[in-house]
Amino acid sequence: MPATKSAAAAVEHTDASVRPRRTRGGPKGLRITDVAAQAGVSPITVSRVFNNPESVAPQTLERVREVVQKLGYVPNRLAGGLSSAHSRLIAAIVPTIAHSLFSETIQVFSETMSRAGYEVLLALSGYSASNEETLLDAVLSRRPEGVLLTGVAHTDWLRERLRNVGIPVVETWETTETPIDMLVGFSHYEIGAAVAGHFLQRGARHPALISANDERALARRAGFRERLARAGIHNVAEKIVAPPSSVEVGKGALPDLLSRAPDIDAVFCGSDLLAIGALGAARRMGLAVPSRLAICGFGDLEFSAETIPQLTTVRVDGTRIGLNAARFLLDRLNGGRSPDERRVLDVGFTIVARESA
Amino acid sequence: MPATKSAAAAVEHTDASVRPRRTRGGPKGLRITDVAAQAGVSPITVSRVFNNPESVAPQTLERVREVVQKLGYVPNRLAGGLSSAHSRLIAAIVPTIAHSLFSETIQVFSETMSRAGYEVLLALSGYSASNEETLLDAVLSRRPEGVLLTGVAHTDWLRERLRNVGIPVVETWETTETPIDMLVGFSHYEIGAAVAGHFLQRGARHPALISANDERALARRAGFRERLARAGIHNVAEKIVAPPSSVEVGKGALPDLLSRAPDIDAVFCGSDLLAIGALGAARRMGLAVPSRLAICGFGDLEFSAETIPQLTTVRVDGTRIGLNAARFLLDRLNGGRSPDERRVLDVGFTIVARESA
DNA sequence: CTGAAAGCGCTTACAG
DNA sequence: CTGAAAGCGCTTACAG
Repeated sequence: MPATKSAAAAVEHTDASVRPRRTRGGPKGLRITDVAAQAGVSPITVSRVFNNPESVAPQTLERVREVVQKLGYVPNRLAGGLSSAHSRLIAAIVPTIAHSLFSETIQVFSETMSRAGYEVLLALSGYSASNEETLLDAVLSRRPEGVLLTGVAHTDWLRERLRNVGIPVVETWETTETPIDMLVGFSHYEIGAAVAGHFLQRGARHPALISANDERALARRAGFRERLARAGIHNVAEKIVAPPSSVEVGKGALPDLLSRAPDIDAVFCGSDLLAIGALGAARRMGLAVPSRLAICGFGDLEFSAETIPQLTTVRVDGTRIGLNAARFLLDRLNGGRSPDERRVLDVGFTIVARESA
Repeated sequence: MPATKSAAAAVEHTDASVRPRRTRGGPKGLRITDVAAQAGVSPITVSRVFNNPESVAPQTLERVREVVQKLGYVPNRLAGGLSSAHSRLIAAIVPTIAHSLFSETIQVFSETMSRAGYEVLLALSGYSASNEETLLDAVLSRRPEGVLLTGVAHTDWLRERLRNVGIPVVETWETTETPIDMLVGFSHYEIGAAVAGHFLQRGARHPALISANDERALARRAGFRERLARAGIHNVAEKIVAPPSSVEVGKGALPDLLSRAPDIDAVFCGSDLLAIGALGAARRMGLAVPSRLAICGFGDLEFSAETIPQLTTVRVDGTRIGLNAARFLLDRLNGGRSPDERRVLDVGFTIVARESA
């Protein structure tokens, strides 16, 4: 009976004659049989202690748990998952978590899934669709039981593959009429339109745009331009920048915009970082913000609205997205909801502007 | 020969007579044998196409890849990992990724590991040691090949368990004389001392502290206080707050501090969020920053130094930590470095203060 | 360059 | 409440 890991190693050596050409795990690693032997029960009972403790007699339970404790046994979920077809793994595919509101979503999502006994496999796709496809396969090879996706702009290939796998999927941070499965998000188009409306209401005549060229930013751009078009404004100066956006990029974009369109009086930036950069550039150029030039960001990285009263921003509750995405998945995983029930939640947004702005 | 997933399901049914009491995976899921049959090779060859393509004849390689493509086969890494004892999984245990510089570290770490063929299992521990222990076991059950840890303040239990498992470990964001294995970080104590030095040099006579009570913040506090003590300042007003820190918490902390110690002329805050909140409170109370009250944060969330020139902050390169942590692990995993080679990297820090401050 | 046999460490589906 | 047998889908270590 192995009482320690080194003793277990000795057992392995003894067994070597029985298993001719394999010492694969090597001397490392306790197995369920080590615990079973030590506790005087079968491996099945040990398995039940972990996965279905109510079905085990109290004394047995306690004895097994003592042995587990003593040996420091940690079940191998690769084996468990393979055998049970339940990996207890959830995949989250996100463009980036650095300097981004997605980090809030992933934070809450991960905490919630973790509490429910799942682990989160994090896949960062950048902003490339091909990357997302590669990552999806890497991630599917772990046989996750659910997937969180960022955005709704996925290739047909990806949508098809995900549908074939048949696991619950939540798309987040965006809306669409045709979700792959479930959805928790808000309309970027409506945000763009709302910011345009806000600018118009403030009396802006020449609104402009600094936007990244990712799908969501471009949806905001569309809403922005179309709302302005309805107001008769068709010439909207714009600067499209490549992600990731940063303060530096924003700082460079504004002068460029102004050189081409000196009379702009409002700028909608694709992110708060861009807006902060634009604000810095405006200061340097002696343009009063917001009186001469209104600047609106996107994201409200908590301190933006708080600390930079000149800026307007759009607040989105990333936390609420993460929480509800987790709930949607868990409801499905726990069998409480049918796969045919397509759930969609629009969490909305808020434009945050100081009175003075 | 199954040519589609539904065809594969039919094969499962046919096999049902051979495998009496099991239909576990159910009709889902292509197996390596499906690909092998279709391509007219053995499963071993298919396995090689994925794991060791150079050892396969070019035509065979192509034929198998075509079938893989056509069927949409994705290998099952639960099975692969179990069989090979290589999970290709790396665990990252971090207190939080929301509003935090850790997100930068995880971003770069994850990208780097992903490029090397590993996936990252993300575990968010909050700031509790017991939570960290629970998470470690959850994570170890996946048999990761390496672990990234935040900080060096772990329980003996955790350090012991990690050592027993024998996989490479990198501790990050801190230094210690006794790392579990490898380390990429910087000295929080030195930062505290350096900020104290900075305040003293500016002529501060009554520096104060607003700090969270997590290990790293307390180390900065120790350095801060001891440097001040060497300058003969022993009464340092302080406000200890519970994580997570936020602008709101900082805004509440400063008035509290001032009510107890009205003559303070400098405050070192545990994070930029706290500093921003303190700045807001100072403004509201009519205290000029930094002339009447200097405020220093920690973290430099990119825009802090950029957009709030009144604040001083401490810049730490989270990106560099993530990159080097990944490199350390990969060097070990690729066998290029011996487990006995204890690698430690101090990435240092920078105090960022405007001339005017 | 390719394959048959055995095994990785669990859990399922029964039976008792 | 407990256990013997079989199998989950791969890969290793040989042999050829």
